[in-house]
Amino acid sequence: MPNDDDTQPPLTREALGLAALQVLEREGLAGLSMRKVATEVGVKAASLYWHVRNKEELLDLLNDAIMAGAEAPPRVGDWRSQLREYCHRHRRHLLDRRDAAKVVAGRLAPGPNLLRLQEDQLDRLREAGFSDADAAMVTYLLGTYVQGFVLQEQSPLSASEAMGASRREAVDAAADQLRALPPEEFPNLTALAGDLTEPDMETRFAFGVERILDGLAALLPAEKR
Amino acid sequence: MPNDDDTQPPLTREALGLAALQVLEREGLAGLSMRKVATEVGVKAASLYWHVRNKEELLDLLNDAIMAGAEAPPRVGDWRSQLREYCHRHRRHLLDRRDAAKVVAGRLAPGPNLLRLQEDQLDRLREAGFSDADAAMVTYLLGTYVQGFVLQEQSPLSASEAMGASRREAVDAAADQLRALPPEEFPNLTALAGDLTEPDMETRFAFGVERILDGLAALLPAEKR
DNA sequence: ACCTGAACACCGTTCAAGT
DNA sequence: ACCTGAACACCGTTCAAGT
Repeated sequence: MPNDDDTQPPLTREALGLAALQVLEREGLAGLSMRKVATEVGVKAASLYWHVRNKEELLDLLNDAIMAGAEAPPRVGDWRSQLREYCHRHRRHLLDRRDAAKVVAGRLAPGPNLLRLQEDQLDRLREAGFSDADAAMVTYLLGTYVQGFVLQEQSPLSASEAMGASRREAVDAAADQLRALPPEEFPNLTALAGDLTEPDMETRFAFGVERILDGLAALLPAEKR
Repeated sequence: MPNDDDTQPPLTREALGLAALQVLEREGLAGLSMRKVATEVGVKAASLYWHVRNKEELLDLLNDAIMAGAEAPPRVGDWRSQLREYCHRHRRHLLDRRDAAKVVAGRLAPGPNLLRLQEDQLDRLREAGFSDADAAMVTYLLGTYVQGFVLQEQSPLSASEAMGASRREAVDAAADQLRALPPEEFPNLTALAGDLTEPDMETRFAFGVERILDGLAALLPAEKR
């Protein structure tokens, strides 16, 4: 569909990112082609190469478009609860956008929208008493964890889930597969099949966040924990 | 090159995974096509569909082939040092195989080679005193962290690094970009530009591992930490 | 049981040519 | 300054046909 307005807004790089985001939402990352993004902005594929060196660069624009609208949590409570909220919001934000983690996780270069958040997070970390060096490492650690986690979360659990099966069915199937392993060779996997498959993603995510926060607390002098 | 031996070994699914791994090593994930894997095993592309439903399923085989040869650390020292070694080895293993994290990180279904490692890790976690539920969550957390981290590590830091620039140059460029931000709007990013860009990946990885291990220790009764 | 040729509907990218 | 048509060298996948 050549974009349904009559007047074309000027074709900025930012508009390209937005168009890519719409195609992503509609077709997923596998369906995101230069040709489709071009059609989305009412232009032919070859024209995109005037604005962008190649598809990689378009994905950089998409990367930033994905992070648009991400909001930092309110500045209330101790550093621990603020950081916790940060992680949960970041997860939610990615989770709400189809294939977002697949796009974002392979891209170190942060766009303006992510920079805004990092600036704010660094500020809170320093205020909480983390050293400059630690604060820098912490933002990297949290970003890596959230992106890595959602990347898993947004991938189909298995081939069976990729084709219509519900998450519940896929999880049960996974548990059965573990229980079917030879118990002499895999005593722990068979015994813990339930523990390994039951917890939902929300619980798993929170578990990781709390462990990391506990670990971070140990970096602070006792009275600031 | 139709594989250079005269006698074709029978074309098992495992052989397919191995062939895919060789193509991956040579051409990277972007260059891994059904046609090339087919040639690698001395067959035409269409023939692969006899052994495999689609490319997705071939990537599952590749996923397992990548994890082949991964070794658990020796069973010496306390749980902390054993788990630390686990993480560092897992990172090394992925890092040594081109684009390995990109393949592995989107695939929850573990192949036999990963199952072997998880079985062993669960055993050590339970022995260390973690509850069954915690042990299960911990293997998931550590796996997610390592995969997420290496995924970043194996991606080019920026477009400039993708084209020939060395890591050192790319890092310096990133630092300069941060320092060039308006300091009123980004006081922390500009001030911490050095701290954010200087640490090498080894250091960053270890930082995360140590924080997580500290966090895990808090799950254990005091005398087992 | 396993492989092939040929075809289909796509890709990303380049480039001369248009306005 | 920006866009296009046409082409190139690829893709994944299907399917009738071969052995």
